Amino acid sequence: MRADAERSRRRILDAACEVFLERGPDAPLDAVVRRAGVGPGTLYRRFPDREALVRALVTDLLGRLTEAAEEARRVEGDPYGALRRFVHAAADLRMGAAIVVLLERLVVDEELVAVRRGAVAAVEGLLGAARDAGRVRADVGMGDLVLLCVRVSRPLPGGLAALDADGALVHRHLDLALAGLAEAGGSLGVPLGFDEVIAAAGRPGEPGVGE
Amino acid sequence: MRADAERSRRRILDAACEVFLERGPDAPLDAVVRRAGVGPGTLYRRFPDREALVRALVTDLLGRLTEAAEEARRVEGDPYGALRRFVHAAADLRMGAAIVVLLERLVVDEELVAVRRGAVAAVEGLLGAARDAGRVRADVGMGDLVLLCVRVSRPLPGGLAALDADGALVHRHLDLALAGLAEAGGSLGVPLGFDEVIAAAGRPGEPGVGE
DNA sequence: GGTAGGCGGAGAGATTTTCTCCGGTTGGAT
DNA sequence: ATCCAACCGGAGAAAATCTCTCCGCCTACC
Repeated sequence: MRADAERSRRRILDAACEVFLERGPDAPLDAVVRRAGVGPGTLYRRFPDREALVRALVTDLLGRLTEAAEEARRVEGDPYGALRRFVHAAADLRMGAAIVVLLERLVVDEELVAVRRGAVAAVEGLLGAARDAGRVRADVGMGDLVLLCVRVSRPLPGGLAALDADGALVHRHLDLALAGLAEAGGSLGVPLGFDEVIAAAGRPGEPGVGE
Repeated sequence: MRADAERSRRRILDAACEVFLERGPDAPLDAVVRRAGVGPGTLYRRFPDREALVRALVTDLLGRLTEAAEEARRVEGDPYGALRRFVHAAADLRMGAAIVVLLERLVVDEELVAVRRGAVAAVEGLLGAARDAGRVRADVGMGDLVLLCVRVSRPLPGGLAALDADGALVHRHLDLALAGLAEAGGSLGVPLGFDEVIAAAGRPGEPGVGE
């Protein structure tokens, strides 16, 4: 693949990530084109339709996410520190986008399930270790962690996004949320699992390929 | 005003709130019409254009928000309890919508500034009291509180919204975030003020009427 | 310096959105 | 009970937006 083609591909994926995050999975591809600063021909040549673009984006993000989780575990000795490092990295990677777009607009095939399973396992490892070390309350599940990340790291709506041009605010509020994970101020009851999140995000009537 | 007219008005405002929250302030008014279950004529007769609808919605929400803050203070003796009760009530009222739509699509006139000032003062009272009682960490400002509420109480994107059909999840995660407000896990530095939020949300080049 | 592959943009056609007008219906005063 | 002013929903025209193709120029690599 030629260098300029690779560069375009990267710019399109990054732009698509932002746009889908801000305007939902039905956002006009025109908006992606504009944000990426490429011509429409360039997008449609590489990604024949919306599905192809979404699939490429999701695969890319899940891969980087898994990598981030593994690196966090490797770099930080302390389980809670590892979780914290990962959550911040996930925000930088726009983890939210993966989830937003992941299941609603996509037929989940075997390849995607495998990639997703890898990511979930890596993150579950981090969360489990932090919980075992007593640094995360027991009534918080993977579902809570993921949804909290989605909620806190989504771009703020409209003009408020300008407040967080450099991402500092997201990290600030992630730390606030993480502090909430540590300290119980009353019980939450049963932790929210990840399976329920998957089930809710899936297209109606679709089994999700072997789950 | 006739009873059926009032009923329609209420349904339109409620629908608009949901739709703007889910799809941003540029969401098609058609979508509002459909969700409200009224005809297009009904919407356009009462609200000549988008601006009129947004203005009515914001005014309505800010009023109810102020009321909720005052009631929380009245009902709960404990300052932290009052703050907590208010935050949950604000989520039910879709406080996020007020902020989302508030300043970007709206010329802020004197009336709106007055209503907004009332709301801000009421909430500031709650937050200040909780902080004075030592129940909220000192490095959390009004801006943090508001943005955290916006973030956590926004509807989840796409199909994930189904997870929270009854609103229980929002309340769960609000409690998680509130726990983070209480317990410092490392300093955040300077609290985020509300003025900065207002400034960011305002339309570019618009003074904001006397602020 | 040649060339295969990539690039951006103009624009046709389809879809969506806005907003008006009108015939039928309903709430509420008498 | 009756009347009528006010309100309602929907069909549809006009405008805006979105999708996607084709083509002439450019540029990365050999």
